[in-house]
Amino acid sequence: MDMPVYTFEGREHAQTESCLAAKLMKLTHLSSRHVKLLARLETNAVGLPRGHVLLTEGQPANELIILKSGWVSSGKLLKDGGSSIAQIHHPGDVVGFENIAFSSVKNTCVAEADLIACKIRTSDLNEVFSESPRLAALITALGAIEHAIISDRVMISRRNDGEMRVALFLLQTLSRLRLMNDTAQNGFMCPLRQQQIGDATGLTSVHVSRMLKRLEDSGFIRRSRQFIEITDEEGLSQMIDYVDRYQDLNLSWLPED
Amino acid sequence: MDMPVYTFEGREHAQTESCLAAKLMKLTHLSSRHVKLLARLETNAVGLPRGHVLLTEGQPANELIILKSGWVSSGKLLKDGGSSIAQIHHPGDVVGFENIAFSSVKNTCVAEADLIACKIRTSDLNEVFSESPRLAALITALGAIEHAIISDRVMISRRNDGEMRVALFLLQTLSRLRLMNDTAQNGFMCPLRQQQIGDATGLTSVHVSRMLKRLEDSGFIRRSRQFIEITDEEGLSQMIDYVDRYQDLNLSWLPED
DNA sequence: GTCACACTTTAACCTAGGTTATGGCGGAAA
DNA sequence: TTTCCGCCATAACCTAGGTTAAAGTGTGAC
Repeated sequence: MDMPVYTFEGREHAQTESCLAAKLMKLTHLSSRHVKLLARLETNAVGLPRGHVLLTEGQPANELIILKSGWVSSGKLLKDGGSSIAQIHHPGDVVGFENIAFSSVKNTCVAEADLIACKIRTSDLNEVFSESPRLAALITALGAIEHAIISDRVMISRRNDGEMRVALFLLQTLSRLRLMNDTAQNGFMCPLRQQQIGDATGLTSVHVSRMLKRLEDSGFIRRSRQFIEITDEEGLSQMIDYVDRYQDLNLSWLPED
Repeated sequence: MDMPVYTFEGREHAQTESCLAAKLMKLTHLSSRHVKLLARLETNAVGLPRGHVLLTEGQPANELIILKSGWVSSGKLLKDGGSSIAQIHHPGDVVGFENIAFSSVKNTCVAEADLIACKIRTSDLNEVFSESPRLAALITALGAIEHAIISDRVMISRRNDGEMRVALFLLQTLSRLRLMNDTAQNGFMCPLRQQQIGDATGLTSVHVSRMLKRLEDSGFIRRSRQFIEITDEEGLSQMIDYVDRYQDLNLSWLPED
């Protein structure tokens, strides 16, 4: 509420007309008409500081947010004071997309790092759906990918196994960041505190600390400051039977238009 | 593989031209043209016995299944012999929908009760998307609802509290079944064994037994044979802050066509 | 009817992870 | 430079839930 909201005026992002289009183009071919349709959604980018609440559970759901840079958590504030994170959003994601079906916001979304984002009205999606079956189908497919990712999370949380949960968190994060960031990186700056990683994995911050140490001691990862490097991605993936959902896609069935 | 597959010839379901249409019409208005479009998907209904594997993880993903009656689990067989269930499907659901984005099947889907279902090709969805923006948007919205439901599950699995997990399982199941079954029922026949409920909640069958007993002793539920009656839905909902995601929908933004 | 089998309940025991607390470290502000 | 404060690490202890096993209970086949 009292958080400073400063209008974005950075120059370096100006040429990236649409971050969403950029992401979708990683998945399939889009015509310039498609890109224009999407670009219309992303005007009025604003910068917001870490801690800013973008969407509050229960509020009327009339806007979505396209994230251009930074990380956003989507989850719930619990009555015991803690919180629980359903999902972390990265650049190119449509934050609050699940709300399109609802009249009120389902998850509170918080900036976990300084970020740049565009608010759009839910109704703006209308145009996209009406004017392009291909984009409509593609957005649906994107939802399916998200579904697969979150269901992997559900299944790994089966038994109490913190090491696996943290490992999955790291690998999923790496996969998502790689999608938009071609540089074959094997690590990332993680703006999340261990408390947040805990909220996202269903563990306490204390146990996250234990598990990260264990993963480091086993040679799977290395840490320095906020940077987490996955040094044995192969081994880590094997440990939890991880599959990168952004591989193995098949979008050939998308209608043309 | 060697499971008997008998062609469906029941008469009582014949008039229900499309189970998916029936479900979607619970959510919003559809024209007869829409219904016809959807009905085309549901020909060749077959009956399948409990235990039948409808989709196997890793297989080429070229078909979806519209469930007309019965329950289907969607999950993984783990190498330790156990299994983990991401989601349970009920009549009207599109089983394997998440696969539309992928070239291979992501979750193994198993009949948890004798059922009636229609297999359709992924490519058949093409037509629907191309011919009706409204249906395209509606199907996307349905995906969003599923997303909200599964993310509730993720968040409740946060800390170790089996009672809440089982409570959520029961309430979510009730909500879903109610959608298609107007009779304001407060219970359901549950074809799942406690083992499966455990696979779906991340608990052992032993602990599911303990939790069900605890819920019964507390007066929240009553059980007889396979029937589970929720006797204090209000109280149970309050305990876990449950919100029925099928309420509070807003689909007014859907494009007409 | 009774046998077999598959599921549930219960109990005893053990371990992963939660809880609480304390100390260390590093960056931002003065 | 020093102080403060938020974050991380570590340890001691405790509880929820896993494990194993054995004893009910119901159901379907013969």
